[in-house]
Amino acid sequence: MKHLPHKTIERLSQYRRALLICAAKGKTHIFSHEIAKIQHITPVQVRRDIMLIGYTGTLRKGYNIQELIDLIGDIIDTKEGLNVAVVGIGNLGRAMINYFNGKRTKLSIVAGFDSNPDKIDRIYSGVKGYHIDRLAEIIKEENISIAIITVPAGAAPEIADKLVNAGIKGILNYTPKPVQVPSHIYLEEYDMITSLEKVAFFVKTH
Amino acid sequence: MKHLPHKTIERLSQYRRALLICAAKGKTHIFSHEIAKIQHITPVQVRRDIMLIGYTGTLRKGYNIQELIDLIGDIIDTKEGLNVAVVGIGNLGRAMINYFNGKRTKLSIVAGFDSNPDKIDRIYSGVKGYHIDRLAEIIKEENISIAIITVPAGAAPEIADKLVNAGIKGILNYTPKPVQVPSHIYLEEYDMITSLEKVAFFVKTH
DNA sequence: AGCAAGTTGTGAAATAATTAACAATTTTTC
DNA sequence: GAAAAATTGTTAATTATTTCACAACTTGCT
Ligand SMILES: NC(=O)c1ccc[n+]([C@@H]2O[C@H](COP(=O)([O-])OP(=O)(O)OC[C@H]3O[C@@H](n4cnc5c(N)ncnc54)[C@H](O)[C@@H]3O)[C@@H](O)[C@H]2O)c1
Ligand SMILES: NC(=O)c1ccc[n+]([C@@H]2O[C@H](COP(=O)([O-])OP(=O)(O)OC[C@H]3O[C@@H](n4cnc5c(N)ncnc54)[C@H](O)[C@@H]3O)[C@@H](O)[C@H]2O)c1
Repeated sequence: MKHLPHKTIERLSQYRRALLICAAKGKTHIFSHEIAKIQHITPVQVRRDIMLIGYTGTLRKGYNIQELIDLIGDIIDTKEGLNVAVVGIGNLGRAMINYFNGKRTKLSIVAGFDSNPDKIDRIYSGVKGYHIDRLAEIIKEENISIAIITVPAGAAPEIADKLVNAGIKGILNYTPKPVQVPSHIYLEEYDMITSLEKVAFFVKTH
Repeated sequence: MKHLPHKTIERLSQYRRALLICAAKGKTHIFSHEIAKIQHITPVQVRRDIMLIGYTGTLRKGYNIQELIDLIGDIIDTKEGLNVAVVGIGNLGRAMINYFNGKRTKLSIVAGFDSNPDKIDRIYSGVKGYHIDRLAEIIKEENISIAIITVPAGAAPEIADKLVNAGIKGILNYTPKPVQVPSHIYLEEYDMITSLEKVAFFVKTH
């Protein structure tokens, strides 16, 4: 398979989530326009994404839901799964650990880190809290490749550095403060305020 | 001003956040490549965005930080500000209310809603919790135009319907369940798992 | 003053993402 | 069993976004 557009990767993840729900309801096939409706996009886009991953449906029957789920899994999951850490066991960090818990995917949150002694050596929804000083140690020990940063914004750059030194491969930064990492590390940043301001802008102009 | 690209709107919000920090440090001017470094983008892109909003910097001095902050405000803020509600006062909802509190922007969270009686008539970081049955009433009363959905995924579609009926203008859905709304309502959906899976994909393939 | 270095602003080119259009085929209907 | 309706797969066209390339100008330096 060639190169998949970033946007396609995002949508595949979303398709899979929707497909899992359909599968759970006992549905076996789905049409491109049904997926499109759920995701607020056009049927052509769905078909194109599916074409890009080399799957083909059946004319007038649609796509086999389970096959598509499995194929998307082959593309975006790793076989053995990846381990994830949450750095900053505050409101957001705990909310995320809790949210993840029970979702069976190939991604598992296996550790939390915090600098506050009160937060460590406790279990949060099945995930143990460690002191931030043990970051490198635990990352190696638990084979963690992705970290989610949920410390206060001011601490984010320092935490990013520590993660880089500890050999992390990907970072998801939920802090409003952008961090700098070497280019071989995949970095994704998200801040709610940007999303809210965007909604506000379109509310204003529409 | 013509039509601003969606991506530009997002970046303007981010620029402003970075600029506010710079201003707080006493900096008065900034170069395109400095902004670019912070945001992990190219200087040309910064200059182009700024060009699109009709601002011009000074050759070899860069952009006046305060002027740029104000201009971005003119574009993405409304004069009187907009009121926001959080629906679902759980872990994520409370984390968000708490996060917002104290950030002085033109967006204020003015109400929370929940179906659990234990959650209502309490104050969360300055925001009052109301019973979900009072949604329409309070939305009108408090002139709320944007809602953030943080209820359990299963309840999201029903909540979206209620919001639409109550006359909301924009919705930010943090639930993994996509909701359907009429096209005149601006809808933005975000799910952390998609972001994480995207990071995982790029970690895997790089 | 004259030159070098730095920086903005922008038209044009390139790249990325979406949409249109339609042939090919299957199923349903009568 | 012929016609109509539905649906996929894909090329081509379109639209959106980013990057290139460079002219224009400012500042600092000698
Ligand atoms: N709460 C939200 O909804 C929300 C939304 C978007 C972004 N954010 C951002 O996420 C971050 C966390 O938000 P929160 O509401 O969970 O804050 P919080 O204060 O509840 O949690 C922060 C946690 O990080 C820990 N911490 C502080 N310094 C640390 C360090 N150097 N190393 C390790 N741990 C450290 C603290 O002990 C605390 O447990 C903030 O940057 C916030 O801006 C929050
Ligand atoms: N926690 C996270 O980090 C995170 C991240 C991404 C998405 N999400 C999603 O956000 C949502 C909330 O997550 P959470 O961790 O806060 O869950 P939560 O269970 O802590 O909170 C949900 C809240 O919604 C209330 N509620 C339930 N039904 C309601 C209804 N019909 N009307 C009004 N209120 C109702 C509950 O009483 C509860 O207070 C979930 O859909 C979750 O998938 C959470």
